[in-house]
Amino acid sequence: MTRATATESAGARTRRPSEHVTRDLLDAAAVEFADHGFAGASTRRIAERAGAHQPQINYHFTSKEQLWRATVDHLFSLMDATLPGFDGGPSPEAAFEAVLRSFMRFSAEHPELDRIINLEATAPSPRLEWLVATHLRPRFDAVSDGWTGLRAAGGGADLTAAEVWEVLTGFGALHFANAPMLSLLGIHGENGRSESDAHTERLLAILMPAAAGRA
Amino acid sequence: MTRATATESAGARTRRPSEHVTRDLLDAAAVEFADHGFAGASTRRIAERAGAHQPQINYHFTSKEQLWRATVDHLFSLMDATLPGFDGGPSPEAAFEAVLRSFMRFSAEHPELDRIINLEATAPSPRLEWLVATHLRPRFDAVSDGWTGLRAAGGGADLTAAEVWEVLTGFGALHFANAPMLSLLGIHGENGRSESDAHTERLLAILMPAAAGRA
DNA sequence: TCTCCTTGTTATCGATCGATAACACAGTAT
DNA sequence: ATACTGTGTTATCGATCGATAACAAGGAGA
Repeated sequence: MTRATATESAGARTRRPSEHVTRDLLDAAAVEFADHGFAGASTRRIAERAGAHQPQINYHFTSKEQLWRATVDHLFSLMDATLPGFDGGPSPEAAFEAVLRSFMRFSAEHPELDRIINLEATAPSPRLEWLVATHLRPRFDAVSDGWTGLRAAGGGADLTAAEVWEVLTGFGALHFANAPMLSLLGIHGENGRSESDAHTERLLAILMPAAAGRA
Repeated sequence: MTRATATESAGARTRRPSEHVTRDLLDAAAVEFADHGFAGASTRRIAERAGAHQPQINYHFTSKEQLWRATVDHLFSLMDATLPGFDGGPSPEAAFEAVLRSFMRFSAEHPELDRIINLEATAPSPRLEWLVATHLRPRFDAVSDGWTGLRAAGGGADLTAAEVWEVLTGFGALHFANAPMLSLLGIHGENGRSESDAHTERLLAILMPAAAGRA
């Protein structure tokens, strides 16, 4: 078999640390789950992409389902590492704006997370319940609190917190998650920083007209 | 096996017309493809839901792939049967507004179409290319023409046609497509007409502030 | 009634799936 | 050097997949 990074013909005398294997499997799983959904993704393809063998998935993650949850956990932890809180900054408006910009940057760099979420969002399932209860619910509540605080301070467009959430995910993040389709339509061009920033400005123009184009 | 509508214990002496079978298969396929995606959908479950046998799918549609395309064609034809054109009505603004309201009503009644589209949108595939070239491209062009005409007449929000498309699909239709997830978040309540109309008003408030709450 | 075409029904094929057993090997401690 | 533990590797299991062959049955026209 072909291992991703190990020395090829020499026979790979040394062994990768376990955490490297699990990390490579998580990265590979993110792409495969994002591309084909849970049912459509194949553990053999995931292992191949990670330069590992298929049974190693069960060894390190016990099951395909657990691998999926670990993948979602991993992607959310990556996001949390870059997202500021809603309570920082000189004003509630500046704090909310900072979160928005940071969220959009992450969504552009890691479209796999929003893809995985949207692929699960259309049908009830234990996975969807876990996803909402574990990750989406607390983040939705945080956005709601941040938005109501912002609105109380006189900032933000005339939208409810739920509508802000839907604009954020449906207009903001979906722009990157659905890039393959939007690209075929000629909407989404190259994946550079300018493309990402331009869409972020349009999102801000809808949610926070006063803040658009300020950064 | 259990047939959907035929008389049960009597043994179904009569045979369903062929077009009824294909129609039932299309309706069943729409739900299954929308719930599990192309790869995750099973022809056996589709047949069972339609009260038919699995080989009948290949008989009437030759392959799973052709069934998928026929399902998309069918859903789009249902939509076209209710959508007015962009050139009717007393003004370009009234025409665009009528299209928006009609589109939202269809998306609420047939969330399967937007679900199928979104499930294909995240990864390149021959199906996605066919979907864009056959159905999305002409509709996107029509929306673009309608919007630029509306903007030229001084109506509509300060958004490009591409952004209008993304708001329409990502904020408007996705509200119904992702209803299972939004319901778990407490955003999407019952599926009644009032829920649909309320969201339509919020969409109009974003795209056409002057027209919001007018109908 | 007999014929013929369409469609329903059953059985089954090869491929692929996730999971596990059995074994080989690497690395460390003794 | 030996033993032990953790991990890679191979082989394979039962289940399910889409597709097809073979046959039965319905239904219209003669």
